[in-house]
Amino acid sequence: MPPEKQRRLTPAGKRVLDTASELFYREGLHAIGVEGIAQAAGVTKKTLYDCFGSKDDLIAAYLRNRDERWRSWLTGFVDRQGGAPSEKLLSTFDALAQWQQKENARGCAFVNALAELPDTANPGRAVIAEQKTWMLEYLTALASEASLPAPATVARRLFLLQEGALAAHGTGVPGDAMEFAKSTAAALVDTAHRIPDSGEGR
Amino acid sequence: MPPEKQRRLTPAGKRVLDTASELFYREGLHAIGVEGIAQAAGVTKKTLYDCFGSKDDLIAAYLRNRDERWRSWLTGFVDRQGGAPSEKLLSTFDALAQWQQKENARGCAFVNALAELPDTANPGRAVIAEQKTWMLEYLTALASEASLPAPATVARRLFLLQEGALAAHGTGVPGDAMEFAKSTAAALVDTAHRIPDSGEGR
DNA sequence: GGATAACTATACCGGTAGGTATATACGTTT
DNA sequence: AAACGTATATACCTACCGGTATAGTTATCC
Repeated sequence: MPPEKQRRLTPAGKRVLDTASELFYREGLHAIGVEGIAQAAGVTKKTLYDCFGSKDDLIAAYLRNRDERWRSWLTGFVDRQGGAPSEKLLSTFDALAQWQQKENARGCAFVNALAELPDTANPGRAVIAEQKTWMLEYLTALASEASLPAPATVARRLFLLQEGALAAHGTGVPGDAMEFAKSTAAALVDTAHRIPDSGEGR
Repeated sequence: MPPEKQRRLTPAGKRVLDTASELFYREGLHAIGVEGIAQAAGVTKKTLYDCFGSKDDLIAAYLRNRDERWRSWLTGFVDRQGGAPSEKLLSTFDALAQWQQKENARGCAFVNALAELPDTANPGRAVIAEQKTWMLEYLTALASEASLPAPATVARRLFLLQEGALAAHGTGVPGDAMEFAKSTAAALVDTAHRIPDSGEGR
């Protein structure tokens, strides 16, 4: 399947989405206004509203777009690295570290968005839940391929560790959160063979 | 030392701080305005500004206040539980779970605040850094008391795990993040005895 | 009884928020 | 040649933002 995932966006619409993605992540959802986004994208507010309808919908589109980029980056990275299934499980930590390095290191965009979207009815909330669910499932699938005795348990452990590493990388405490998370993950995978098999997994 | 930590606040000032604490955490820093806080506290805007000077300073006061409440809750909980040092290390996870249960379960207030305070010069940023640093040091001290071969390593591992559990509890994925984090911590402490001692720790 | 501190009430400031209206221009497509 | 989609420019709406100013009230302390 070619990367033809674009949601049929006009050139101006794409510019708005790209600009919004950067500004929302860097400045925060409430801190930047639609006027500022339109201006930075070289587009009038009218065009922005024609393409996205409302700010909340633009926020949801931003989260969806970021999730897509993250998924393709992550799966591409893991496939490129190759190696044994258990090594793939660990290389997700390298993918995360490099992703944060090329981005603005402000932690998890979805956790940050959640902090600004207390209303469960907000369209962005569903995207956030989807992103986290997908990530956990992806780790579970990798853990299954590695034929560990309790794949779902290992996956959840590594998932928690990644969430923590992302948050810690944002706050800067401890300074080496990313590398450190990987070594912890390695320790967890190593001891995973001793987890009693409770018949869980997929 | 008696709990005489109050920063000499007038009754109206205390009401403002309590109200702001709840609203900032529940709604978000930018989502609620000073007018709304003053109104909810039954106070005029003048009084609020006489007591706190600016919204940014009120935010910093909120974070400081919450950090103080958290520290005394955590240390009190751990001391009350008692047990062997390694059991104390694990009971921090119970403290965290119960803390989130009695609060509004919106994840870590400091991580959430960070998401809305991109400016490193904001007075709140220093409070966030302090909170995370203190927490890591507290875990390191407990790990030292447990005479584990590499206390700083175990502490950082558990720290990452707690950060992750907090974030995951906020997003709701996985559903049982809190209990699950504790069992993972138990596994980490259990294998900690096999960590090669690199002469670190305190 | 006079000063001081803690407070209320109200009105105001410039700026910006999200969102809408109207009218115009440029290409394609048909 | 007409119609449509994409975009522009500009002006406007109501509502609220953080913050300030002025004046008056209440209670306590010395």
